[in-house]
Amino acid sequence: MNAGVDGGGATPVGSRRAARRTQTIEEILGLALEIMGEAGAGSLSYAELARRLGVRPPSLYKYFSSVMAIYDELFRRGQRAHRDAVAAAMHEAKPGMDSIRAGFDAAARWTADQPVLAQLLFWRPIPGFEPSPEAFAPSVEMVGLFRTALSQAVDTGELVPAGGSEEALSLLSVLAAGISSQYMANEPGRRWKESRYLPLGRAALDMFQAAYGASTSEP
Amino acid sequence: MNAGVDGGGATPVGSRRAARRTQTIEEILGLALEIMGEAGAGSLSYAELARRLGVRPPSLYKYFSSVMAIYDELFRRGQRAHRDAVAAAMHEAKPGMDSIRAGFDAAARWTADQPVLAQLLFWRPIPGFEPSPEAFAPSVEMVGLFRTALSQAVDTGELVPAGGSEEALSLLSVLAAGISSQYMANEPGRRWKESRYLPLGRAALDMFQAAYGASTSEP
DNA sequence: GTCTATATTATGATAGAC
DNA sequence: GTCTATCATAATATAGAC
Repeated sequence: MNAGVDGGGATPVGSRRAARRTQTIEEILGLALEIMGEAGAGSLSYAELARRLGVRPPSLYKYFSSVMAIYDELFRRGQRAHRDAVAAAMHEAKPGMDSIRAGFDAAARWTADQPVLAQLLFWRPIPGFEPSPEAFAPSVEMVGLFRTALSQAVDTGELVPAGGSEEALSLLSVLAAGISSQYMANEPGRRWKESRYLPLGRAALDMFQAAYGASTSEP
Repeated sequence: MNAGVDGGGATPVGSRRAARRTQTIEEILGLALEIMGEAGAGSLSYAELARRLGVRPPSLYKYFSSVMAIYDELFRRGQRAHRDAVAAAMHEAKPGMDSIRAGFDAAARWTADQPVLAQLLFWRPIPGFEPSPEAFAPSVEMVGLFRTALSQAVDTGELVPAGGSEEALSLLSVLAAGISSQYMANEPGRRWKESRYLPLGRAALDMFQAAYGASTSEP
């Protein structure tokens, strides 16, 4: 599951050297994000990475077999973190529209908090990089969460039956992508709490509910 | 207005040498798009450009003062072309919602037809590149077109007064960005006529009208 | 695991001959 | 306007000593 050269999952019990290795890997990934944040997602290099880690470039090959392997690991972790953030928010809220709103908010907030990872996940800024198929699994799971929540919102009477359709689900994705995309393009660096896209995300869901909501009077 | 080294606007009357120069510039920009399409928007280089043009890299400096100047010119032209496509579609249609739908459609279609330029305009895939401020003017103009059309839709009674608000305008932008963004990320290369985002764009505007439309019964 | 040394390849940019 | 020659810099990656 892990990318590149690093040897497998959890630290073997009692192995200090493996712990140290894990620590170095974490440090490398952190520095990678730092570099990408400063000079653009596509500007990661072993040379700069080694410079900041205080080693020579060849040493990095002991941890990752190529620059692409680092991108892949960041992508994999990013997808998981994004899904976890959304899932946690949805789980805390009441099933149905509350859960959808919470998840929608959390997705946008995560994007704002992790602009570099968001760029890597949702745009495709690196020419040669194609994430491994398994790395997409969390994204699929997350769509499933929203599908379930929409279905629940229909069951509770918050939405008309059409709200449980795949089209409604797709429109929800479009709204989420639109909010994130506009934020990243127009207000990168702006704090999410002060961004105009925070209230606009709410307004977007109001629009969604105006279209699919069962509150007033639909046939 | 023109980027880089190329000397000013239209071809002076009767100057063959200027015409040839213009032709070369066009060829360079075309090849630049070709390269960016094949290897990613951020992978443009004088070396590859010269290779394809059949000259040596230093010769290119007679036409553009740097690689960034090429990006800037492409950005400038892209913004204009995008605005023109949208404006033409809106102008042909009946003022109000028809015009908005036509413009919305045209924007998405243009994005699908010009994926490389769209990436350059709407995402920021090139680390060091910051487009010149004047290059944004067409984008501002285009938002103005939609603002006017929304206002007309309110006047004709197609939309409730809130449909003329800046919030409604922003939501329209969010929808447009969402459609384009999802298309580019999930179905790059797919023909627009066969893309699932073509009908989804229509559905998005249906949702917009369900929220702001005055057809049924709003206070 | 880290280093030096090296191979290979690429880049942007400039000087100056023609 | 195009070229050769050149400078300066950077990149990924491997071999092999320690």
